[in-house]
Amino acid sequence: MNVPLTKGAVEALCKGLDVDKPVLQLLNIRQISNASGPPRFRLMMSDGQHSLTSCLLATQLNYLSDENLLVPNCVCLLKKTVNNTLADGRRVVVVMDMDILKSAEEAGGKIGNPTPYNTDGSFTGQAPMKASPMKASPMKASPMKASPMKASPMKASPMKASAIKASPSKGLTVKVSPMKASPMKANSASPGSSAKVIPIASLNPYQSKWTIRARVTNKSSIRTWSNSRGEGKLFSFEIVDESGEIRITAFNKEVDKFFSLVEQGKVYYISKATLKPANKQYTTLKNDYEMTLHAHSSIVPCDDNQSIPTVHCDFVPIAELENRDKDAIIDVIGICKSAEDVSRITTKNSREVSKRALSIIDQTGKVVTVTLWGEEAENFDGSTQPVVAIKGARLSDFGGRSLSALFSSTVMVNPDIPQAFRLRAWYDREGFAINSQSLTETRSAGTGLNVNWKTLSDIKNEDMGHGEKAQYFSCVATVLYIRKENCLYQACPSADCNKKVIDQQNGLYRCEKCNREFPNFKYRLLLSANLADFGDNQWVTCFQETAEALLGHSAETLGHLRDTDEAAFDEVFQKANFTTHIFKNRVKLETYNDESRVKVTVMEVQPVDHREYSRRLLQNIYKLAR
DNA sequence: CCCCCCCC
Repeated sequence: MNVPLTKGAVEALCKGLDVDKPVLQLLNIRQISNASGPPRFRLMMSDGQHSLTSCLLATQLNYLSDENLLVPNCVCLLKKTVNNTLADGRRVVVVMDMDILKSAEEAGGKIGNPTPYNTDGSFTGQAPMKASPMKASPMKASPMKASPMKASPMKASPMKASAIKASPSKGLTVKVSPMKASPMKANSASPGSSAKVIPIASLNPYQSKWTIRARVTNKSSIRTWSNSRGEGKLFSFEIVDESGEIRITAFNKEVDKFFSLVEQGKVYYISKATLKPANKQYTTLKNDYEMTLHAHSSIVPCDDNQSIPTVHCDFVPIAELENRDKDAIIDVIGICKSAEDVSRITTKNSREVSKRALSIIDQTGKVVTVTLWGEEAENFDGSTQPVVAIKGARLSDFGGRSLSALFSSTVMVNPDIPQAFRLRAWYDREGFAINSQSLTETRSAGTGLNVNWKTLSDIKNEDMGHGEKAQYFSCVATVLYIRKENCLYQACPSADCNKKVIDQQNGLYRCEKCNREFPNFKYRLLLSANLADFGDNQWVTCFQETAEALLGHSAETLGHLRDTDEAAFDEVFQKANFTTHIFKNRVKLETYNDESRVKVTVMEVQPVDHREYSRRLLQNIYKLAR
């Protein structure tokens, strides 16, 4: 395929005219020396007639170079460019998005014999881009403080934005207000400034006259610090426009000036802030830079804001969290099935903090625990089972998989987005009744979340307990029969020994395990009970505590009754028949004398919560209906 | 100029 270059495109770009997706050939690419921040690449592009040297690659496209795709002679489709004017008036074309139409090999060499196009002397002296390192940049003459152009070339660092671009998330991508392909109105002036409104994605430290228009998506509270370098206060906020996002921090006087002005969710014109490389260690925003406000910075509310997206989320289905790496920062949305009460914990650094764990479920039928912290934990109300969306939660491997909100996370309750409405409809129609499974294992029996509900017939149908490890499940079942024969035994009276003792018939009881004789023993229970639900019945074993719970008496009392009042003893068993409980059980295949059978041991007996029981019934009806 | 992101 022969792709013609777009003749005249270089001239048009140099004049700041709009050129619709020109096809240009890359003649040369080189890294600009800069002291810090992500590497910047300068491109020499050709339309076959002229070459364009004042051309920069937006950092989110650096991966093209990192992956050796952007090499001299390749033919490129410039899908989006932004014309920036530097502080001293020179023009730079920033390539925001591009496709490589032909590799260098396919192009087979330089097309035509292009000559440099000179208008205002942009980048003069740099036109012949040779391989020798460029120590002094002409931009050094620029008065901008924020462009540290020192002669220490940086290695390309892995960049989040490009990684995401290179391998698109399989998540449900939500673009709340669709990001239109239309470029921003290049010349719409902000109040009190003649600077152009430019997209956040095109911001870089090499230009100072700009205005952005963006929505505040996450605003912190005011924090103070005190360290060896001094003390002060600060707050930060994150803003988004249709091109990208960036964090802005205000210190001290700027806190006083801007804290109350800046409101979550509102749109502002922002100009005259300082751009500096973002420390990737501390941020997950998809921007290589961040902003600091200073005395002359301007933040002006903007009312005409329809085109500015409110959130920018790539929701990962909960079931897919299993496949994501620990510590991944992800966006998630789900129905809050249940929420713990808020509690106070003390951290390793002996700080007190509030926390609250939520269980959220989505259409994948999987549940995951999300922990909220601080005020967010204190103020959360899960009683109405709201939709909870979190942008930037961190995936942890605690209990298998769980999530934690960070300072940088945005927690949205019942957000006004289509995803939330779909989830709500799904949950109210069917999701509430499904036999969901949690990715987070919790130790506590808890409140009926995360419970592996089964019916008794599931034990056989699913071959439960046949694996290496025991399985645990809960069921609602009714006691049909309890064997009273051999349900009590005389056990070693030592605190932690429950070994059956041998009656020496001399008033002493011998424990083989402790290798001691005692003048007394304690009674312990070991019950066999037959439980039934609507589908099956099952013999189970109850040890001490669960047996006491089932029979409603202590082992000691029962031992005494058996020895003194057999009728009363029998009555205890009669009364336990046909009582209904929630049983939490352990199931494991055990082998005796080459004969295998599934052994079910009751770990906990709990009263039936009728609401929970109704929910269980609905689940089973739902399951049968499928 | 901050950068704490926690607990089981």
